[in-house]
Amino acid sequence: MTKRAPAPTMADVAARAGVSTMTVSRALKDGASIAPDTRLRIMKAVDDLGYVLDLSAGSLSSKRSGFVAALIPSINNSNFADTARGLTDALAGSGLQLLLAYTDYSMEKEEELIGSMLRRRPEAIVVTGGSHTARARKLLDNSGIPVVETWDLPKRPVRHVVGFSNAEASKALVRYLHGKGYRRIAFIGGTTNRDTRGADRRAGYESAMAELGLNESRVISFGTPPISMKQGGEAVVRLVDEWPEVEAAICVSDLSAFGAVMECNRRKWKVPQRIAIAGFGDFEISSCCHPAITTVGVHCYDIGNRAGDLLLRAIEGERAGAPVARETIITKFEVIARDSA
Amino acid sequence: MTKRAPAPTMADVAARAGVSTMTVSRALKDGASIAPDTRLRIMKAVDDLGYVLDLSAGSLSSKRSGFVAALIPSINNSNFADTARGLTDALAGSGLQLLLAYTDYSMEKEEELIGSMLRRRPEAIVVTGGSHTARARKLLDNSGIPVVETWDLPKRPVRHVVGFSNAEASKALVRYLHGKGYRRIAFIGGTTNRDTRGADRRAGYESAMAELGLNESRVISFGTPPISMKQGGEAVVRLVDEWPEVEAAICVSDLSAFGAVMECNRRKWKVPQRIAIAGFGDFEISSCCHPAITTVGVHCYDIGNRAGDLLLRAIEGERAGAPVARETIITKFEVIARDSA
DNA sequence: CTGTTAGCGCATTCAC
DNA sequence: GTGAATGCGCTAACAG
Repeated sequence: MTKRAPAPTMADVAARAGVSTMTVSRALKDGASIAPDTRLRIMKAVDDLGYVLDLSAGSLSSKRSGFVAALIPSINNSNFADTARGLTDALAGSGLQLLLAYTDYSMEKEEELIGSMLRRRPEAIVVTGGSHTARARKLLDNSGIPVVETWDLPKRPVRHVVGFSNAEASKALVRYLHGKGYRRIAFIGGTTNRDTRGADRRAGYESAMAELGLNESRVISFGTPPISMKQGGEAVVRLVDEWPEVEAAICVSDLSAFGAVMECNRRKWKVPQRIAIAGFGDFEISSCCHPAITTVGVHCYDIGNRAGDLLLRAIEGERAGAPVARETIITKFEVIARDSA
Repeated sequence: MTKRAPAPTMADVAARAGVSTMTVSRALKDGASIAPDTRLRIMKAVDDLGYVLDLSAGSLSSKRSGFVAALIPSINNSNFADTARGLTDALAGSGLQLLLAYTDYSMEKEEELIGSMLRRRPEAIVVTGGSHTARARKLLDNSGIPVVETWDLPKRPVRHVVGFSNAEASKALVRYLHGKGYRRIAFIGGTTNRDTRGADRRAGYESAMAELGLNESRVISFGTPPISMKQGGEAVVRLVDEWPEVEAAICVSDLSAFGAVMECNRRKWKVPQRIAIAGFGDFEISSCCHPAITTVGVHCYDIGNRAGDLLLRAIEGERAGAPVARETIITKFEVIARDSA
């Protein structure tokens, strides 16, 4: 079994091209001034040797890792996937790599991931939500890099924020349903507060109900968040079973709303006549579903994209010795009226 | 504006604990033998200083980056998200970080990403599919690290493979529909071969049709792959318009199948009576939808998970100087009979 | 169980 | 436009 030759280094390229490593280093980035023929010789050597630049060595020396860390609750949720896409797009061309991980909606896992991410010396970090363990919070506070919290409006932000109030968005939806004449409005969500944004939406529902004088709130808690399509379907059945008088249901997300609508279709419960259903998030599924689902549009891609822009500016600021001020970007949401309510 | 103090290094911790950096280094990994009280002193120093290990420096020295690179076509497709999840889970506990990026179904972008990933010196790389640009192929061949191609059965694999034949899976579906009595079967997919797995599925459809003596194949090409739910809906309308005699339609993915089913519902075309619809991928949406969608189940999570296991073994093998042999793991698929066909 | 020495592969900084 | 010296922060390999 032949031992593989060690990968060529910059020194190998330099030797082959008859220049110093410094010249190779310069030739390999864009802005440098190199004699055209020198560069050509170097590029040929690079090609001959199959040389690939080693960024980890470079970043040790330059003290710039070229990483941005991002934590999202789940990679399987298209809302967060959109945010990740927005972030990636914002970072494209900046030379920054996204280091993505998912917390599985667990604050403990988030803490652990923040720790392991920080060991890679990211130049900025994006987290979802404003709830963190004490240690996670401390890690973020002490990280010395720009921190952006997203998808929420934390009362006491770590630093920068790009998000919206989930409670307000939920309230807007209750008011919308109220305006359409619905009074006996229920809320379908998960059994725990693990999904803090889900919990906020529920809280928003309850406070809106109270404000409207609709005092008997009906909450079905079903399954560990995030609740699935299937669980949404099961929940709506339980809802109608428990409170047959119910007129409308707000689901914690479009996924569960979809499950609920489909289960109603299956049981020939007319939506919205028998029961109106609304979701949250404006997933593609909601516009495409029949009946199309009334929901709250939140600008997932924008959240990621604007977080990316903000963090680019922040990194730039740090580097220039002029840190940007604490910033909170509030993204819009809107009730999207469709057929299910 | 105060200049932030530079982050503490291992030397700072060592000084504070009255030991050498080597001892600190040992205390910070698990398997090392350290006097319990020394370790305690070190941990206290770490805590006092808020020290965070710098892995990039470590990996330069140890020549182990702790990265595994993975490229998927899209982060917004739950099939690939599942694969990424399977990979992450397989890697959990190994100390390896997933470096995830998406190619947007473009071979050019894949090439570019392979290049930039390789600069981070990953210890293995996972790509989706077996079609790569010549340069990408060369980069993979010369990378010197384990390569796993997934979601496909390349004719000439780079090295390891975890996947299945999309064409065969598609053929199985055609045969299933044929067995149910359908003869005028159409295929709905994207307009280009950008999505190579989609193209394979179409090819499988055509060859199965020919084998069954159903010579007039009906193919609706609609939209740039990956085609959306909405486009699936539009395509089915065009299909019925063009070939009113059509009895069944196979959609390139469950997403488009779902769109098609919903559009049929909207138009009161009974599924499967007026037209049967089948998808591909077994997304959650298909089981939950009404009518539930007949599809081909492919084991997305498993693909990622087994690719992860394989690559862990391969990395281990390389390290031990005993590279594992070229391996091809064929994952299962199965037609899942539901109501839409 | 702990310390010493010697780099890892590059980019910074200063020369010229 | 190019080169030499130096060190980033850590760990491998040895020694004790």
